[in-house]
Amino acid sequence: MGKSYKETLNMPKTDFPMRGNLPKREPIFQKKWEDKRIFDRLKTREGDLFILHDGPPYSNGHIHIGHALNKTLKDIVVRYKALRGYRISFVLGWDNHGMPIEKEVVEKDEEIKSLLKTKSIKDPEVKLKIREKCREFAKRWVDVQKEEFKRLGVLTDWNDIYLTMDPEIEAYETELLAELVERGYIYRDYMPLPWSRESQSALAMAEIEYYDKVSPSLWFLTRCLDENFYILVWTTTPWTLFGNRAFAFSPDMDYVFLKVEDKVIVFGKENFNRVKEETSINGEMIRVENGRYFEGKRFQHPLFKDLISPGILAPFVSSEEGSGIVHIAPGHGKEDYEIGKVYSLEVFSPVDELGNFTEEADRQTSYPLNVAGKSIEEGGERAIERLKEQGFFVKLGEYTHSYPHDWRYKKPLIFRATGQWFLSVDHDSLRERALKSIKEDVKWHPPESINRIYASVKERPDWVISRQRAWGVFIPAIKCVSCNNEYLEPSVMKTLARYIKDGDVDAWIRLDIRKFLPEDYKCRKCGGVEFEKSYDILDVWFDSGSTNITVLEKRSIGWPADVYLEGWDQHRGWFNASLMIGMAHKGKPPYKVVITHGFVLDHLGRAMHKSLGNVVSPQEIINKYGADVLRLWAVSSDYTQDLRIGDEIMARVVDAYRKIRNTYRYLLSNLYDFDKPLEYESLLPMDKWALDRLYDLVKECQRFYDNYEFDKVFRKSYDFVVDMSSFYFESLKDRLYTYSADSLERRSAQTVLYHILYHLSMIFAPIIPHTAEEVWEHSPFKDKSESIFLEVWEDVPDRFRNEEIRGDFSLLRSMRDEVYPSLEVLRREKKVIGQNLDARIEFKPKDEYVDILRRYENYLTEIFGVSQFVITSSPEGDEKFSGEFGVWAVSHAKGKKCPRCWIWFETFEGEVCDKCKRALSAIPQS
RNA sequence: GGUCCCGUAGCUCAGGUGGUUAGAGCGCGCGCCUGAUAAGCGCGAGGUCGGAGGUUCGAAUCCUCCCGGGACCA
Repeated sequence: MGKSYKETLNMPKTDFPMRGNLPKREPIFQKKWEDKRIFDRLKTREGDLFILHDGPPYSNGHIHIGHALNKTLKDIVVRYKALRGYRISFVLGWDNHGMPIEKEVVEKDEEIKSLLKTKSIKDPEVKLKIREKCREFAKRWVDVQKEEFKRLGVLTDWNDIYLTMDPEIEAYETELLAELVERGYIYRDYMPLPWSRESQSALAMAEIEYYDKVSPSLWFLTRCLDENFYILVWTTTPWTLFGNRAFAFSPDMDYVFLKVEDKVIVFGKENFNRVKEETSINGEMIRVENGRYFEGKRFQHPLFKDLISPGILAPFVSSEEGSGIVHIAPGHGKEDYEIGKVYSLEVFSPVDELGNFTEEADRQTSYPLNVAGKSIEEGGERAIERLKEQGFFVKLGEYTHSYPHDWRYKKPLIFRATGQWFLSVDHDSLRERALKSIKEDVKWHPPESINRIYASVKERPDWVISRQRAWGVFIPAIKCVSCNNEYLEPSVMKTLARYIKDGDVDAWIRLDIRKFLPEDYKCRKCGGVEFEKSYDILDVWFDSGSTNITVLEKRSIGWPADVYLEGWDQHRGWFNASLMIGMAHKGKPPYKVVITHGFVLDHLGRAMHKSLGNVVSPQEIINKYGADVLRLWAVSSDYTQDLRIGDEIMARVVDAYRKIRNTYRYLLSNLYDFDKPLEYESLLPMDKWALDRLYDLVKECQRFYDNYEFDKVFRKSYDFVVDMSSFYFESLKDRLYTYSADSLERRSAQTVLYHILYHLSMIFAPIIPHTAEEVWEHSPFKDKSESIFLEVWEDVPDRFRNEEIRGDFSLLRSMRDEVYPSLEVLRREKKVIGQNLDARIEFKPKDEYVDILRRYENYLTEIFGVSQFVITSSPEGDEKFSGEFGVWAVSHAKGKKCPRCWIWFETFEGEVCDKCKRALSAIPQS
């Protein structure tokens, strides 16, 4: 019976599918953006320029979830700025040089492996081959990652990218280095660095991992030459005794003189108990002196009686371990080196690349131990023997401690001094200026992150920019054959840059050195005329740290960037390196805003490790749910903290996506016959209320976007969607479906849906761009662009604000919330109603609420979602209730039910209610 | 080992300067609807606020220690 009326209703209609089928369909939109060159148009349009400078990922594998998070956040920023009308620069980059790729190639490439059977890895010819292979390797992964980023939905010009191995960039980088040389930032020094015997190379911080190691624990004595006492010293590296140049005392500690049999032995007073326990040394305390007492005293070298090691003071000497007296070998330790500089100690490091002693180890003394050519282990044993011979040996034990290891070979490192190139962080007040700029010229998001960058700049040592490897940008130093002086000659560097720019990236290896030298060139030091090339390469942090120059400046994009956005580990990495180079070259930071995000952890909050089996790959998620769902995940929590991901978390995100998608579907399906919004003044009160909510939402979300608080955009918008769905959209159904198509009631509602659709599309477009584009294609907006991303988000009109209605509805909805549970009694216990439209409410408001109910009397059934709502002084019904707003009774609605709109009326003439009669008569007969 | 950050219902999060029975959305359970339908609506149950001390009349909110997790550094 009632079925026949369904045909007369304005039922929702749309082609926008309920299920997104994102894994399959997203690539269609990605192709559309590419085909229609959307980004090119954003890049070249009129508008203020917004530069997001992309931090380059390393091109040696598939992207992981952290990359996905990073690029998603960047894409959200870019798309939002695009919607706000900016001209966009967003050039994707890749970091290509460096150890991991070189190592992979050297170990796996057959051609290189066979080459290495006959030739040294230092042979220029081998270097050439390695570089060629590395370049191919890097290129391959750039292409892979590019596709993976595309699939994420990143909007950019895929033909306009930067690679740190681009010849042009390598050339500019070489020029930049030359400039820094000219300005005095670069110097060469001999310093101990963590050295891997296995890879025969110094290692960068990033190549070091710490593991527990069992080291010898050696206690020994040596003799003071100025007074009659011995000092007790502790070391875990006996082999470094060959490089001993001093003994350090703490200026803040007291030292005891202990009479032990025929000797007086000195060590830290606070160390007393532990020393006694570990070495069994005990005796009568005869004297105490502060550490300063020993500064300048002369001590016998522990191994060689013809050498003298002075007493010095060092702040790092502590009572926590050892004897309170530290053996100092400036060639074998960082702290030793630094304090050695203060006391002008020799940086002595008689160990070769393989970890064997050189002849210098023996040559320094008339009493050599003949360790030249022997390993450091063997040397260590000889040293202990010598201590015993001299009566200096006290005790040898074992000591387990966290110790640096080669991250690839997992073998302990040694400290060995080598010649390296440095960038002086304090030259020309660089550090000072950088610190000032961190505070004054850059905005950090979240604000606390300023502490990280500040500390990392404040504490960073001079930058070791050289690496003894093949795959990288050369530091084209020249070495005078006659005086052995190695130095950087800017004209040589600039000449090399020209060759590279012309495409010969290996010119430094391939060409004879005379090609780079001016005619009649003479050594700056000795006037020699014969030179050799040096093949050190630059630290990869110099590559990526200089992209603000080699890309932003040299490609005339603009400088500085508006935004850098990376994980918070980059405070010590890219943010730091970029800042140093930017400050040195341009005198200003290369960024205005720096945004940092946390790391992605598993559902239990643990870091992802292959060994734990808890690695979640972005490809997996995209194939299962789609990129939009992954992107929604990225904004579903606060990215400034670490983010978790897991099955349940994704299930919640999928739920949210469906709700959002269905909301779009509801909006679209009720706008199939609508494209002319009504004037605000003619709208119904509830519709004005909805616009006020929308106004608030849009303003808030734009503010959140401007502050890069995407999780708040998501949360607020999602709350809005949920609220609209359960209250507003629900109560709108009657007006939309049953009133005549062109009635004010229906058009008023559609006007609001139209505005909501527009702004909700804009709000979610940066986050779920594929869905937003799909919605846009189905939307009824006039003169719309062919892509939502070519639109400029129109402001929400101020007239949508309506505080009076907002206040009224807040009250009315509280009443509704109070009354609703009583309908449940009718439904569940009494079973007299099914849907709320079967119900009748008789309500006696408290005095202060009479007025508002009267004012909205005509809309109360709609607001309360029932057929009958009566304001009365004596409520009658099946069940009576009372609450904050008054007393009321609920019962089944009276009269008869209109078979068309299902609303109960106490009376109406004919088959359907009056409203439906009007609606039916408005339908043209066919 | 050092420094910094995090720890509120199953999940994601709110809870200015300490003050009534700790909130939201989702999920879950139950019910309704079948004219948004692999949708929509309603109701309900879930928390020793990581743990232990302490300050206070009173602490999820302040202090100390511990546990778990994360980052950076050595």
